[in-house]
Parts: sequence; C-alpha cells; structure tokens
Amino acid sequence: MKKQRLSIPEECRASLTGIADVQEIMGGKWKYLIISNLFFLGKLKFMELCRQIDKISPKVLSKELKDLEINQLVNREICDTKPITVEYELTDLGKSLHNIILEMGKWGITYRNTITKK
Amino acid sequence: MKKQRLSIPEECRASLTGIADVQEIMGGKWKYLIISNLFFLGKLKFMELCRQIDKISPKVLSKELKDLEINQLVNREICDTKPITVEYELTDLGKSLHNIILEMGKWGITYRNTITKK
DNA sequence: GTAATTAGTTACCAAAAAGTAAGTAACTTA
DNA sequence: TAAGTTACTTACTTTTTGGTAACTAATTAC
Repeated sequence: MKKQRLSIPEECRASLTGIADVQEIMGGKWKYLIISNLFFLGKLKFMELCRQIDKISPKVLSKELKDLEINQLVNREICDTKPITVEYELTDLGKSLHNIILEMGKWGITYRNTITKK
Repeated sequence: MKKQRLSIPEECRASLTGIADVQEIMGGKWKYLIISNLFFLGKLKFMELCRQIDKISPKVLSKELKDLEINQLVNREICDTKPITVEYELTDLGKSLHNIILEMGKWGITYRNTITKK
C-alpha cells in the first residue's frame, strides 16, 4: 500500500495553498520589513527607506522594491525635483496586508516579553 | 547636516521590532508551511509531514524542525512503536501563531481570486 | 573646487540555503 | 529473500541570497 497525502477538509487545503502563495510573494529576508515601514510611515523616498531599515544595502532594497512593484504591492513614483527623488508607497493591495503585519507585530512583541521575562 | 532615521511613534517602533523578530524565527522557505500543517492537521509523524508538504526533502524538513524545536514552537516526541516513529506537534507558543497563519491564509486566498479574475 | 545629496547600477565575492542521491538500522510484509 | 516501512544523516553540488565597494550623473552647499 503506497502512502498518500492525508485527506483533509477543503477549507484547510485552501488555507494551506494561500499560505504557500503568500510565501512566494513575501519570501526573503526583507519584504515584510519594507512593507511594514511603508505601512507605518506612509510614502517614503528611496534613501529614507534605506536608512530606516537596519543593515539593508541599496542594491538589495532596489531589488526587493522591484519584486514588490511587479506583484503590485508597492507603487513607485518619480518626482520632478532638483536632485531627482523617487517615492514609494503601498498600493491598495499592499495595504490589504495590514492584518498580517499587525498580527506579526503583536506576536513579536509578546514573544520578546515572554522570552525576556523567563 | 547628516541624515538620521525618521523619528516615529514608539508604538510603530515596537511593531517594527516585533516584525523583525518574527522574521528571524520564521524566516526561510518552509517554516510557515510546517507550522500551518501542524496547526490544521494536529500531531503528525515525520513522514506524514514530509508527504504533506509538496517538494520538501527529508533533509530540509529535519533541519527546519530542529530550528522550530529550539525556538520552542514545536514539540518532538519519540514513540515506542515497532518501526520507531516520531510525532511532531505545536507547543502552546507555536499555537499562538494562529492569528498570523489565519490572516496569511485569508490573504492568499483573496489574492489568488483577485489575480485570476482579472 | 570639494563634498554631499539624490537613486540607483555594476562587478565581484562569500555565505547561506537548498537540492540530489545514497546510506543506516531495525522491523514488516509478500 | 527482497522490497518496503520508519526517521533520519551524510556527502556533494548547485542555486540563491546577500554583502562590499565603487561608479554614474545631476545638483546644491560650502
């Protein structure tokens, strides 16, 4: 008898597929942090964002922002200023990640408290 | 004038730190999927979990489970059966990730619907 | 003139993550 | 006896990711 996957409720299957999809889009070290900074601080220029996120390099930030733009989570706007500036902000789709972000923030804070109290 | 970080509300700062912490613990390609499978399906044996998660290899699963055990999100129990079996389940701390998992699942489902409808 | 600002890009290198295939050891089933 | 089950581990290779430093080009401040 060959072993098969467990048969599970369609609801669970759908959730698990959803989670796998989120991982594809939001995978990597930086995406949640970039999205969160834009969520909490609103529209930011490239260098503002770069300074805001500890240890990220412009190369990596640039690449991650491109990925997020492709997936329509972030909008890029070139401003016609003296030294050219570029502003990034969340799209509506990007903003719709707020529940995930808020829950992550809450969990992280609680985790830190439980660990340090021990 | 040297450019500094933006000064932001303490609440935001705390959330952002929390999110960075979550990333440290839950980073990588597989952790959310492992946790989610254990969340939706309950206690699972090593090979059940391995079959359940598409494309994961035993080597990687083994390594990820060790990480999760170290961070006390998963419990490992050796069962005294004929061919030895090992069961994994979420700890209370692991279960406390449920809000994040449920929100990710929801977002992923909605995202897929909006994309495919276009 | 020099340095600093803007937003990146490029080349090069190192480290981390992941994939593949095979092996171990004890036991069961055909 | 041979193959399949359990839970992994090991060695090896490839891919991905990330980091550093330098560079562009235009503009401003000193």
